Amino acid sequence: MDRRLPRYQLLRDQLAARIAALEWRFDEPLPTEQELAASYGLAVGTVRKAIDVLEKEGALSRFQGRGTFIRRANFDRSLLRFFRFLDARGRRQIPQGKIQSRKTKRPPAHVANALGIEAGIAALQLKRLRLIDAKPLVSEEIWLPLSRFGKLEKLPIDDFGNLLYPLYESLCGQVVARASERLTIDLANDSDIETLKLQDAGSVVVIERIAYGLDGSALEWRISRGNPGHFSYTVDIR
Amino acid sequence: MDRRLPRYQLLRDQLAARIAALEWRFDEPLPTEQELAASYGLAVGTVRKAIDVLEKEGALSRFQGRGTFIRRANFDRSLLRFFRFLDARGRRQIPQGKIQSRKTKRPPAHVANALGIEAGIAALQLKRLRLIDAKPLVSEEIWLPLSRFGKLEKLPIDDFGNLLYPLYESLCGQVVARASERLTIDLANDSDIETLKLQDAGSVVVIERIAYGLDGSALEWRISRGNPGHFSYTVDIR
DNA sequence: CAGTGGTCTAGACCACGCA
DNA sequence: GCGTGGTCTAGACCACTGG
Repeated sequence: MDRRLPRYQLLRDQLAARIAALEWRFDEPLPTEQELAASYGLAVGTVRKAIDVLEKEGALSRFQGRGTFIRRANFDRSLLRFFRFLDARGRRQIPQGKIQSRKTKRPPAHVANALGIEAGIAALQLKRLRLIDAKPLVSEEIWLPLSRFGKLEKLPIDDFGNLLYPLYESLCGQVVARASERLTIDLANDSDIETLKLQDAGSVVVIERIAYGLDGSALEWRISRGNPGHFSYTVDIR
Repeated sequence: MDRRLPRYQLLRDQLAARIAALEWRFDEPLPTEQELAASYGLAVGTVRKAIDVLEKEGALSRFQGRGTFIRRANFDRSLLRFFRFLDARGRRQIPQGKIQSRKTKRPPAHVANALGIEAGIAALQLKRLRLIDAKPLVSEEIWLPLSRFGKLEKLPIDDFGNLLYPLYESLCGQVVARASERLTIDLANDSDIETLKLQDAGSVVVIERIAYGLDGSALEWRISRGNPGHFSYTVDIR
């Protein structure tokens, strides 16, 4: 099986394994292309092709003159790109995040399954409201495995801040590398209308997200229900 | 502008221009990488890089042993990927398309603008319903410039078939190469409720699309209003 | 079988970041 | 000035397609 694959693919796999093993921090460069070529016994061009693949996959970023680095995903905006988060002056901004409840309890079966934890094991549940200019836009329900995020059980609610993923990293050492989202439309229920201050009994946008770490394991399950009036999404297709 | 651009980029631009000029059909291969290298006075590796770019941009497809070809976009499913089009047996299928009206008249200003035609010039307007298992899912309003699509004015309504883009190509010689879509949510109006047979006075999914030809000019403007119950969209992000 | 694109090498020089 | 990644060359051989 391995023998048939091109060498740059084999190198890609080996580098991907070393990346998943957290061999390099975000701020330290990988070995030089020359060094990699020498240590793996390959030509530089072959090493470059392997790095090309990893760069296209989003795992690495290259900077001419500086080096090649683990890619730091910037989810600050990208994960909320389904909504127009414009403030009163029409500028894009990070919405305020307000934790509304924190509980330790058993997740529903489909959540436990998505997180890859055994049914019946407790997990951490957060409910959170996101606001722009003090107006609620999205309500979120978040589930986290206690094995990785136990420290969040005791953190004062006011210390959570507006962005969770930097907190996951600084407090729990968990880095979100990628995520998968599924978008649907649902009828607004009474809770939605009250929480999101919806005018009419219309619909809400529902986004179910699973976030994965550098090693590919599921870190977080999240469902968001948002005001459809602020929803806007653009795609180019070919 | 072309100050010291890399040669593979210059070659990419030249090839892109030749592609836009329809120099090659879908079924005939481009010149060999060797031939291109010789005729442009470049190394094969440089030519490969230029073709890599065009392939990643979706303009070309390479086939080992056969050659490099103009990419034939397959919009049959991709342009309706926002909806779950499952029939009674749970299988994916192309929805039925039913032309409901065809008129020649002046388009609204924003449509004329998007199509790049002068205000006040008439265009072709189609209204079309798309159904699965005879149940309406999406209603569409389509605008086409007469300069390119004049032949559609006289085509019998029953001859339009379920897919428009193959018709654009076979009848009018217009090939859709890419498109841009903007997705929003709107409250359902009376027309939506009647046309789409919606149960409640909820919302509809609105998709505004501009489709472009191989030469980059806008070919079609389209707005679709769909049943949100069948809406589902999945994205991977990093 | 001949011809295509795919992989790989071993160099060279260029553009950029940083000290 | 030095080291990084970026571009480019001129070959070689491999894997696949088609007649």
